[in-house]
Amino acid sequence: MARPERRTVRDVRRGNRAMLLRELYFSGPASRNDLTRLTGLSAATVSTMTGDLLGDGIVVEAGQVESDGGRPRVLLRVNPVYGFAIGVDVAETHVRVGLFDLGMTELAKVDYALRPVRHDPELVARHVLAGIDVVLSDAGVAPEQVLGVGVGVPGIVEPGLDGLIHAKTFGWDGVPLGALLREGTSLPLFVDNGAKAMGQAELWFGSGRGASDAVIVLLGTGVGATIVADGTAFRGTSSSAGEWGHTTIVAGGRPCRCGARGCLEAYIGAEAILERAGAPIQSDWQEELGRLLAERSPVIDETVAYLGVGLATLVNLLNPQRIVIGGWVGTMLGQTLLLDIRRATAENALAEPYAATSIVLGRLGPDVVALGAATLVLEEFLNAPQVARITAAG
Amino acid sequence: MARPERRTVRDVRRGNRAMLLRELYFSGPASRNDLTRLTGLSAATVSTMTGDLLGDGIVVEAGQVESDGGRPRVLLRVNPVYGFAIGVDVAETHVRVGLFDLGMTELAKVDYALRPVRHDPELVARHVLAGIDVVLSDAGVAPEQVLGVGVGVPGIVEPGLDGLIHAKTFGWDGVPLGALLREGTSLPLFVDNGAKAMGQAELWFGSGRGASDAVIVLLGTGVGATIVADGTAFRGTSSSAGEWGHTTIVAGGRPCRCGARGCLEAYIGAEAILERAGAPIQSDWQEELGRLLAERSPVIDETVAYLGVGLATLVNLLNPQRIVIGGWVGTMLGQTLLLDIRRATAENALAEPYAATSIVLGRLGPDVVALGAATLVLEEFLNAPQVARITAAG
DNA sequence: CCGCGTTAGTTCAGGACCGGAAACAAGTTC
DNA sequence: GAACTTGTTTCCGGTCCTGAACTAACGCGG
Repeated sequence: MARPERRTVRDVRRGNRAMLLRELYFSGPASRNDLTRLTGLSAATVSTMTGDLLGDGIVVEAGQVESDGGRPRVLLRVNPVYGFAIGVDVAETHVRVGLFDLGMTELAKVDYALRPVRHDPELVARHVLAGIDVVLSDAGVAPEQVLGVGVGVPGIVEPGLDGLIHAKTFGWDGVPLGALLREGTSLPLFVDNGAKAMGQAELWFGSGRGASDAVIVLLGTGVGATIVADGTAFRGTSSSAGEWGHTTIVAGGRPCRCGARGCLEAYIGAEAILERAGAPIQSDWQEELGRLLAERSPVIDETVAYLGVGLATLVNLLNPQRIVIGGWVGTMLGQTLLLDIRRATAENALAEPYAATSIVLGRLGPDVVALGAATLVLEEFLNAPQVARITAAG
Repeated sequence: MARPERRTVRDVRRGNRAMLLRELYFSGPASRNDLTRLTGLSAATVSTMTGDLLGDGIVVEAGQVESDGGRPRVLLRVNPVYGFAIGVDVAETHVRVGLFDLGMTELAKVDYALRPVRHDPELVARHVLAGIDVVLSDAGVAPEQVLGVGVGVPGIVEPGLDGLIHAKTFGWDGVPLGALLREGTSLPLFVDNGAKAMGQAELWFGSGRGASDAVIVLLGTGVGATIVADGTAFRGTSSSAGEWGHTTIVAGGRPCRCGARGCLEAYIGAEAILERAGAPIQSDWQEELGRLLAERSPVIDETVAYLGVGLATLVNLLNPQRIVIGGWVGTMLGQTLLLDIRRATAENALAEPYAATSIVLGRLGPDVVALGAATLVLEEFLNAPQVARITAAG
């Protein structure tokens, strides 16, 4: 209602510059001429703007295109080594830190194992800070060249400077990871939920590319979703939107670790699947699920049916253009059973919205939280390159 | 991802003008000085802009405020009779047409009864067109003064010029109501789902005011929801987002008229409630529900429990700041049982998002579809006053 | 009743921006 | 090598917002 908050003529420049940069980033190398078409800006504007960007080193030339009777086009692209982004994946069993260039190529990474027992926030913070130093020196990148650090963590991240984290299953309740990290580094920080970071990766570089209304669902030990509205991750009022796993699909059904009953996660979470199949608790989950799939256990069919119910809820409620299925359970199920999943969804969804939705598999595999976290930095950079640069310095 | 699409310096003006107008509309009469604070614009800009708006007749003076030692403030407000909006409610049993000024005061209205049996699209269109003529002549308003006509209809409205409507229960499948109406009038048309129109009214003038992330749920014969993200109704990729009623809450449960099983509507839709209570089919539903409530039938408790499950899904998935309960069933239940509804929701929702959500009753009563439809026109007007004007002329 | 202080609102010059047109650049083709 | 074609840059005009100077309208104290 009180949404549009623009102000001065200067914002126009920033907006157009961001648009041009985005276009250049995603539509690969392009000539100035292409850019006028892609952005809708005049040739004059594109010229001055690319001039600036070239001067700043954000954009570089990338060869020429043979002409067919006229002056050849000079191709431009975003300079992948103009700056770098660090992505951090804080998970149950490890802390992983990766260094990426702007093309999201991983230049270096380092892992620290975590005891699943208790997760000392200060230990995690130390790992992250050490990891940052390690990847930077490994790749020979100076801290001043880093545009920011994205951190994907379990649980709900409160918006705000401290990056307060609530994650019951992780043993964290109100841990100010952001503040802890800020004590050890002056790099700009972007803390977000790991599943959302992953969704971000899938949205920008995976099967979600180009969709403006999409849902990226994550099926693993936990069950979550990233809701994309209008091309951006939807966060809700306290940044916890997308808690799809605790949607009730059987009122009064199986108890869930969240305390309620009949949650989706209590049926299609990895643990729930294996439990329903009567698998031994201490087994290797991934292997066990593979066995169930291979023998086409009835439990799998049930799981697909429940998944269809859950997906139908998303289809009806959000009417997305695309649903991307990710996470290790999702990948395993989807690889053999995508058609069945679609059918199960169709059975439970309304015809019109179902027809508008395509259900596809994620492309990036389950191990992309760090990439997704780094993508948060990239997003900021593309939205306001110079601003990010300044913050990075300060 | 490819979201920001601004272009020229002229957009700045339009955006600021819209912002100023919104502020003026919702923050009541205000002086130019107040507006500089409210909008963040400079006094100079506010001065020239209000000058324009006064010249166009969009804004008028509204008295002065006593000074306390300086020049007195001149109050300004949006001119409620600068233009008018027509709102139309096409429902099962009637077509209602209302004429509103910009203050959303109803100046005239007219009703046409519809046989619930079959709904001839051409008949509906004739009623709407006749209704427009009637309310205009009743109130003595010329067609040139009308900024647009909002139409709330049952079912899903496809985006596009024709306003294609799909509404199984209404007997419409691909009816181009927009096109039919355009044959009889050149006024700008805004066709949307009736529940969404109602949600719009509640969002702008009812309990939803000021919320940027909210869900307005509609409990009546059908069950639906308007999802508000970032202050605007979220539509999804084919405008059918918000189909909350066909969310599955009991996998394999009661059959629903949509064809699936265990939908929310199959438990808390008016018909379902009465059926579960064993009420005679031909009874007066409203009266019957009143009786059940008065005697505190166990069916009511069940209904509240199911409603809690459905609301919890919204809380978890969308993390709204506010949930507004509307519709005639919602109003009746909520008036006596709001606390129970809240409790039932808390039992099924995650703690963090639940804590961030306030669940409140709608303020506007069930009969505001026409107002909501007119609000669509108002929204357009506030976003781009002059453009709306031009379209109105053409 | 007349300055003076105070607050509200207006006018104007200045700087930033975009688009259109013309100019310039760098090829191909005949 | 002249004519043509296409890509890119330069320049000018118009729009926009802001800061500062300026005008307007009022209360108050003498």
